[in-house]
Amino acid sequence: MPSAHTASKGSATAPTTTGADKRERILAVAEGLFYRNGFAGTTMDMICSELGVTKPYVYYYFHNKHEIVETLAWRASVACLSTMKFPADDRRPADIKLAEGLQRWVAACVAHFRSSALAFRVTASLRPEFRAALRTLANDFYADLGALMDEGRRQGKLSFDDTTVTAKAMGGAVGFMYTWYRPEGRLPPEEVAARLTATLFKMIGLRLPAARSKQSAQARKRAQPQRTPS
Amino acid sequence: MPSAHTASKGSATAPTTTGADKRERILAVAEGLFYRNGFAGTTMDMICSELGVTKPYVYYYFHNKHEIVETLAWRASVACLSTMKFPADDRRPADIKLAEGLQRWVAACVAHFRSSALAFRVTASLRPEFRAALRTLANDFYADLGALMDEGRRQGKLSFDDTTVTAKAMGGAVGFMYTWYRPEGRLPPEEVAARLTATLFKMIGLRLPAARSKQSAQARKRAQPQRTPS
DNA sequence: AGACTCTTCTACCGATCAGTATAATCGCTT
DNA sequence: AAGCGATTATACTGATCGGTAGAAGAGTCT
Repeated sequence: MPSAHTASKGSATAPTTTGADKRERILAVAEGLFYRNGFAGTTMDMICSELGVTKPYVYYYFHNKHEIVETLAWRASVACLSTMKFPADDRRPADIKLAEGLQRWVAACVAHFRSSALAFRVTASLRPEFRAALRTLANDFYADLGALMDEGRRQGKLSFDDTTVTAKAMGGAVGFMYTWYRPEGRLPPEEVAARLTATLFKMIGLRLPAARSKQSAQARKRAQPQRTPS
Repeated sequence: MPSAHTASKGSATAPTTTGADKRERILAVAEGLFYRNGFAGTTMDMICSELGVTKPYVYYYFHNKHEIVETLAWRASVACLSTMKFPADDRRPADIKLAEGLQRWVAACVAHFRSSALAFRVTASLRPEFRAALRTLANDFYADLGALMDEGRRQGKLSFDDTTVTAKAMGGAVGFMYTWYRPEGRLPPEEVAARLTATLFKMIGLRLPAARSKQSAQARKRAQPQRTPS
């Protein structure tokens, strides 16, 4: 048990109401359990016993079980689904941006593979308002993605048939990673990301010579504390 | 309430132990509810009230809640994951077979979109033995798929990089359909299937002139009663 | 030291829900 | 015209699990 029990203030993280590091530990344990057992399949007692504490401990840091999933799902979803956003003054051609966005997307999903699928897997267990917020996030993402795809195609840089179906197919290719990706698998994470990205490029006829060599390293974001909505 | 309560024998379906049509009605209702609310989010009372019956009715036809999901998941999984099998004496080239297999696969997943994802979504709620059986099914499928892909590539008919990653990406593209496909959506089912199939073709560099015109109609299987394992 | 606050525990409640014991009913055969 | 097997309902149980009341530690400030 590391101390660092400086209460309330003091950490480098956002000024949350209480000790942020303990919250994080709870989240980390819960993430693993939710990933392995699903939301309904994970009891608060499981979380507690894996943490070596009792329920009031957890309930001191979280209002209820839902707040835990929602925090996890929100973080991962934001990380994965904001990768297709570019500054308004970014004047690079669509295919270049798209290539970068896809790389970031895949990298984020690899990094958050345990929670990135939470949004799909436990939909039924989430509060309707929260579901709606996730939907908005996803809709925006697909809107951005589709726009870049269309623009790139208009400029003759890309080739694919149906924008929506192709975009959803890519979403599936990436989103399903949680079913097969294992950090300790035969390929290192960056390599999985690179190969999956290459597959995505192929789906839209994107040809980019130097795309594989340089894996954007700063895409590994350090999960800045995101507030869950409502 | 339609009569046709000819007991035990008499229906055109397989000789199950009891009235097969009532079983089917239960399954149909349960499928919709599981799809909308998930397994844990669906109570037996929900199923009963939507059927307009009481619990002993349902428990007369099914031993327990798990038997219902497992029946649904098994049917859909078998339908979707046996599409890459070909008779041993089928001597056609790999790319032709693969094209046919992919078409069948997508068609099956469209037809069973409500239950096809059950295998992924509710994993934690399934009996371990049943999970193992599903895993075997999936492993076999990916083995067949990968073999055809490799062979096609060896013959210069296909082009892709990593077999496994590409195969999994295709699996995701198809398996994620349940998150976005709606039967009453803008495109008719066959059209969705055709466009998704085209995307899959693209992922492996499969070029097949007449691929889009003829949608294998017999792929709509009438869900012959499959026994669940163990 | 003693009061005050933040943190954690022991021990419990209340609700939900899968599943069942038991009996009523219904259609058919004799 | 009663009896029999198959089916369906009423009314309950037992267990699980999210969540809580209330108090006991433990650090801190004066």
